[in-house]
Amino acid sequence: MAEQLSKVYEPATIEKQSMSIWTKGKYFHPEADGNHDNSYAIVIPPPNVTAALHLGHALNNTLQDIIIRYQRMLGKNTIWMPGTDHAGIATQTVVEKRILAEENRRRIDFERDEFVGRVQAWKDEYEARILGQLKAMGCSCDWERTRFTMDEVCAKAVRANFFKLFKDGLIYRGKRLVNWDPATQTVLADDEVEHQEINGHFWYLKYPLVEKVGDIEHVTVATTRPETMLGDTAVAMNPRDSRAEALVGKQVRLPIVGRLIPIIADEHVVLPDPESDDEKAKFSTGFLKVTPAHDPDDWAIGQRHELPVINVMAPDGSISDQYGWEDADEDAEFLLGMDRYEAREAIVDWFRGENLLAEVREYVHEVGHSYRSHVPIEPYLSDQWYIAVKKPISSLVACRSSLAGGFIENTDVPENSLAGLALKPLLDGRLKFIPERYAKTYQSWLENLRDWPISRQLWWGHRIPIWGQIEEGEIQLSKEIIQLKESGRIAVNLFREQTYICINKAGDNEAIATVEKNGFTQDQDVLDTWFSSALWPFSTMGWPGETDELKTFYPGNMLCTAREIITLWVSRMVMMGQYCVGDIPFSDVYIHAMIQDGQGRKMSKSLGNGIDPLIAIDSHGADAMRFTLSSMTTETQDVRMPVSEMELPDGRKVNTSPKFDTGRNFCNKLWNASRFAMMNLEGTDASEFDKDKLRLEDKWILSRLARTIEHTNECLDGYKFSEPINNLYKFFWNDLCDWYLEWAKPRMNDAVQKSIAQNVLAFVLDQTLRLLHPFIPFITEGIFGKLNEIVPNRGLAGIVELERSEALIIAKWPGEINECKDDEAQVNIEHIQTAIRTIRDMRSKYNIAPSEKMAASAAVGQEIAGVLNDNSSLVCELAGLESFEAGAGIEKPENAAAAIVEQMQIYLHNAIDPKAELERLNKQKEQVIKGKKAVEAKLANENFVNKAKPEVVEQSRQKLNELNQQLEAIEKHIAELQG
RNA sequence: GGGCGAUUAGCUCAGUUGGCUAGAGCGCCUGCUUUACACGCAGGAAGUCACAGGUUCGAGUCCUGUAUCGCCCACCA
Repeated sequence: MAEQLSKVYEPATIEKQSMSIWTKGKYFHPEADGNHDNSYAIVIPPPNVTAALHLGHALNNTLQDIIIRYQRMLGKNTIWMPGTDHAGIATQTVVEKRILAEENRRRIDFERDEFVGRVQAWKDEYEARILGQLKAMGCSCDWERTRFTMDEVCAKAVRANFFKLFKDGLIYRGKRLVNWDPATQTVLADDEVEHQEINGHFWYLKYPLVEKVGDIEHVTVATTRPETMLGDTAVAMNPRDSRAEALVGKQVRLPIVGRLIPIIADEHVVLPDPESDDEKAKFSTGFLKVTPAHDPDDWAIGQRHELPVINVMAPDGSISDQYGWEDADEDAEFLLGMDRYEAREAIVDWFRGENLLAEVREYVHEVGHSYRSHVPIEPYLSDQWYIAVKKPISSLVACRSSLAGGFIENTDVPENSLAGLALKPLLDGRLKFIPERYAKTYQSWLENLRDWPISRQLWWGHRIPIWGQIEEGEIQLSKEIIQLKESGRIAVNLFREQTYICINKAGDNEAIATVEKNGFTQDQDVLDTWFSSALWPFSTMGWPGETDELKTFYPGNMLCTAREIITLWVSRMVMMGQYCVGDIPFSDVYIHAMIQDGQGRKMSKSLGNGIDPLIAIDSHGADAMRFTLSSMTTETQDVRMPVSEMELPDGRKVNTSPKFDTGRNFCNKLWNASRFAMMNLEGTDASEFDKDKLRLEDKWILSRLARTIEHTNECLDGYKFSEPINNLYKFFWNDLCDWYLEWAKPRMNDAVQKSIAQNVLAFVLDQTLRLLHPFIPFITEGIFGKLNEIVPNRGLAGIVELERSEALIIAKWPGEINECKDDEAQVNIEHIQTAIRTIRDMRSKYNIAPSEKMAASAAVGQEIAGVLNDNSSLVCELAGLESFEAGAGIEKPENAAAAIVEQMQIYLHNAIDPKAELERLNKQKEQVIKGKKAVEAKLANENFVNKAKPEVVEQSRQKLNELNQQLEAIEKHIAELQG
């Protein structure tokens, strides 16, 4: 006899066992066989190596694993490519923070290589933790192909792509205002700027006109940052302003500095209106000081009017004439070296002293602060590398007939630009978002796309492979440089009269040496993290090499991610996939919900409301976590998960969620029911199966299984997750356990019945395990292994043959079994269940002990009566009866309790409790009357009868008929009780 | 400012193309050592479907508006 399942379900044990089966079988690792038609590929959204995974990652990866396991069981050659992202600024920042806290050293206290080494060490630590977490969750990734966005394979792709872009003229050098943190002297990404409300001021500064215009001697500008006035290069006013005609084109003399600056007309300026609800209009004077070097809006105005750009600050935020301010004379000297806030006061004092301060007003406004140093950020001008996203790519026009070189309809996006390459597949339906609404995010972002700044002033990342000339002025390229260029090892471009060289291949030390010898030096910056992420679907597969992986698995099938990176990541992968490989990297983009805590707040470290997946695995088990996560995954954009503290057996107090209880309870039920089933399956002989001997309950459970298989397939094909798992839950628990298994118990002691019940049970259990496997892989694999030992041969001869499989993970996915669909059996079982429930209810109401065997009968139409009589044992077994009889002419016996349900009147013999009975019947009467009134009202409405679909009207008539009969029966019983 | 989502039982959520006396899990109440499971079994109570209009024979479901909560993007002299 085979050993049975252990008595107690222990997730940790089963997780270990199943994992070892999968590892030994190498089931996660597909061969790159060159056959793309039978492949199914997903690339993981590579988690940042900044920190361990949180519950959102657990959800994200559970969903991917469900799909990949489903596809694997369908027989596809599946790959799930794992890996991590170096996450430039985020990782560098956490490491800097840690080093500062632990060693009191700052980044600039290190040599670049040493510092990068420290970040690398952090990366190694967290990468290991992240991969460990993914494995613990059961993710069936191809670990042998694990990649990292900065490893050699990915770096090669980065360099190849960069060189291609550079050669195609899509990379250029441009000026840009960045978020500068003067305290740490680094650039911050937009999302690293925290907005804080500040009680500030509006200062109204009077700038004198060079020549009076009528009575007007001054124009007054309003500013919250007076210190930037040193860099003003214009005063702007709205052309619709009544004073514009007289003033535009005149000059003002900038106080302190003495610079003559023009008054220009620009629509951007808000017209003054003290009565307006618009804050800006209230405070506006109609005159706007324009400081292109220190304000993003002013920068834009400056661009439109070709204004000079004068930077008056040093990188530390102090006033300085060393960074682009050339006309600082002795009048301004007192400000040099002052901190920006000191300078602000000094300038305001100066204006006050000169009688040029018109007014000061209180003003509450939002100011961007560095999330790291918490000082206000400074918009700061710097040189950056950009990718031109709307520039037509000439090399593409020639080779793609579909790209005519025109614009995409209703946009200014050329079809053969990078933006166009990403937008086109969505518009022609090759790229699909699920849920569909997210396509809009993608589309509108691309339609309004601006050039992509790709350089970052960091040390952690892919160093930009561009060498720029050291000396100012035009230079002559040497012979050896020209040779390198002609051989394709370097590309050379000119930006603003400066020469820049891009070196094609990493490790081409000879080229580097030559270039550097000729007076070029490598750019200090690194690439935006998203540059390498954009290549992820093919860099991981060895592009630009023509690898078997690319041949087999590219283009891939689906991408599963969170909505906040649709723009930053998804669109750029499509863009670069098209540009580099010539095809979109995936056809389906599934966007899942964001997990919030019980109060609808984002889970975050600072709030302490996050849940570590490993903790959830400790507290409830990996399968339980996956069950709950998938059962929550509907198409809404947020889901809530109440968080509560719990003490683990080892004494740790941790955050977990009571919602995981559902998953754990289900796994426990699955374990115990399977254990019980298998205790009765010893000696099952498939050859004894005879489909003609199936009883009603067999036909019913097989029909329910057939429907469940069909439903599960439909759902998974449509990326629905909560629906199939919740339906499987109901099927297993409510149909199989609550009914079929209970009915099977006595059959297991019956020589004739045993074999048929065993075969059906073994088959249904087998199929259910397969259907559940993608969702809860560990426990199902474990039970399946045991089932293989106890019932090696399963299948229903003449209905379904089952191939044996050494492991569930590669077992064949259940195909549809249409011949098992049996509506009649389902309806008949429902009648039987109704009868049983009704009797149970009466027993409960009258406090009849479960052990007490009763007699019951039912008055019901001939057809149903036949079904009930043919299967009276089913009723007796689960309703605690010794006898049951149904028939059209059955009368209520003396002393019987009566219940009316649907078209049945059920009598529980010798159970009368007149008081309780009356109470119950009166209550039911109320309900029936209420229902009857509603239906009568409906049918009394001529419009309903005439306009509604005939079958709906007919349904209502039948309903009314049934209610009338019920009411009649109830009243009769009440009368008898009272009589 | 632009876009999107949510609002249904005490809590967390389902509710397909309009056809309901509106469902599930948890929690709550009443029983139960019934040949696996108390992480269980049987039964039960519990809802003005956010609000106001509209379309329709019929609205939780469709349309318009309002409110509240939340997310994304852009911006703030």
